[in-house]
Amino acid sequence: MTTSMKLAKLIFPRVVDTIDTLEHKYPHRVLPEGAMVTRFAPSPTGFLHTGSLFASLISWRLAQQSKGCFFVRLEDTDQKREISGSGDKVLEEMDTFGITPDESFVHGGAYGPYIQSERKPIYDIVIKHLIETNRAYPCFCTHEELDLIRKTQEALKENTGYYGVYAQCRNLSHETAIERIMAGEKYVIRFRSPGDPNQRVSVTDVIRGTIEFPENIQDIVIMKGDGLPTYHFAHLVDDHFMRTSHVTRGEEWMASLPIHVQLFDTLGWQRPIYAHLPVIMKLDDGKRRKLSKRKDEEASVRYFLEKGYPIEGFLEYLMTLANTDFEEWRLQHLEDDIFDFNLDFSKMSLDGALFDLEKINSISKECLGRMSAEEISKKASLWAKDYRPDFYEAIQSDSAYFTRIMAIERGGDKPRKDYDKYSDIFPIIQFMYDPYFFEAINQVQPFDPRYDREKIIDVLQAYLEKPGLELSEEAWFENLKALALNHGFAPKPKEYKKNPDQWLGHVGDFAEIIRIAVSAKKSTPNFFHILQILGYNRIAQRISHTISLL
RNA sequence: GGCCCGUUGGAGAAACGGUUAACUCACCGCCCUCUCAAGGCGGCAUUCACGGGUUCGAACCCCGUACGGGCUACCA
Repeated sequence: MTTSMKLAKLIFPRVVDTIDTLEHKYPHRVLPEGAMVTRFAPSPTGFLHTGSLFASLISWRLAQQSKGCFFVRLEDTDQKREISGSGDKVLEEMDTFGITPDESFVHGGAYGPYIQSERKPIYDIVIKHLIETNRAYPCFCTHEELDLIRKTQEALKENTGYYGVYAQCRNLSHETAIERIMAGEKYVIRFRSPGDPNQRVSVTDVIRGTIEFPENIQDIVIMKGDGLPTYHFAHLVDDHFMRTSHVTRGEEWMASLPIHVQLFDTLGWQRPIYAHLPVIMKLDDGKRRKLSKRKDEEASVRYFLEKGYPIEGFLEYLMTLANTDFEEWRLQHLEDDIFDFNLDFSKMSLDGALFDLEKINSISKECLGRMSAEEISKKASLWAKDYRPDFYEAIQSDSAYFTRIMAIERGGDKPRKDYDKYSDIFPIIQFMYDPYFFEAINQVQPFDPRYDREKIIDVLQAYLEKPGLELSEEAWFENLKALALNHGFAPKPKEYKKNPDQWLGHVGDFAEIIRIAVSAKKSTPNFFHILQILGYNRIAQRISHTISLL
């Protein structure tokens, strides 16, 4: 037995399996030609980040489009930062957006476990092999020693890190290492980098093309003091044995590419195809910066859920960021499912897109405008159930009534577009519910001061005598104009503008008096429909109540 | 500091060596209009961060500079 084998055995006394066992246990996936195996690998540090939703949407779609496989793996190797339960929460939130993995730590799958902390036996096998073959070694440097190394490097203006002459433990003999471990010294395992500082590696990224880097010369830590792997090493092992074909991740990982390809190459494993996605940015004080979970509420997907953005609209916005030609396609295919569009790496933008709330609003508005009355009623109700109990209660009191309200000028080529999000609905239509109307009208009657009490009553009573609810919308309006004329209001605003002195106002002013009396608001959706839905009795009731307040 | 990546109007962007530099959002103007929400029409980059070069011809190719971003942990 060689000394390196003795060392490996000392560190991993119970590991008997070999890399070959793993290769057999996790065979290549049998999938159709061109199928992509993608993944989303969140760390359980909180709620789903908007950027993560973006990345997972892309990965999920890519796998689906190609009849491949999309899985979610929990990267929980940093116990210090872990927030318990957040892994499940992330999966739940993805699920509300319809992004469902084929395999995950809750869905299961043949390439598990899908939680890194449970994969330690797998990492151990690979690390043991690396030590046996002298490509990894224990390092006994303490944090203080490492700190000192960094400081001297900084003082000397050299690159920081564990490499070359600074890699003190690299040349420790196996015997010494064995002795120090037996003596109970703490250690980590480092990868012995074969890199040459004068050589360059090229790596292909499907979005950015070929990138050249100096070779990695750092002896990076692959196993931490707590026995868990670092990200770099877990990426190597997991994406190899989980048979990931395309690694889609944020562009912040690009700089570690030299490390990752070195790892894959020295193990003789095929490199995955890399796709580094642009990071979503935000404009702050004139400067662009990454959306920050701590500072920006919109960095959390929850924010949009709470605000009541339609799921479909939010995904559609993300799709416009994902592929630059999506928007044009959408214009041609308004009725189609947004996922009939084929995502393509070549159409992904290279620099981080600014997150544009205005645009999300606009897309969401179009999206809500396109829904049928039944659909928007149902979805608004589901939203309200979670976030606006008073609204929910109002809807539930008579859901057919709510649907009638939502149906106003809906459908057809040019539907009304009153709402960006579900939370906009209630403020606009709550006057349709009696308790809200009476409360509002009791507080203030915003009538135009040009008209005195008598005039207002006069107008309201005149309308009550001839409401025209049974007429067509056109005829109803003709009736309104006639009433207006009888009371000294010009039937057309233009006529009033020509001779303002001849009139008390115009038909719009006349209608406003009725509108306020019936809704406590100066603006409503299509007034004719509103009146029809309220019905004569409630209109009369509201008007007489309003008069009693004057 | 070093190493990478990026830079077309306020925002997302098209263009693939030859176009009046698409389109969407925002903004502005006009029109339509009983309020509102819409809708219609038009405007908004004499120029593609800047400087040089290659070419008959450059937003597109090359070099340099500036600016922005990322990484530079026993975090991911």
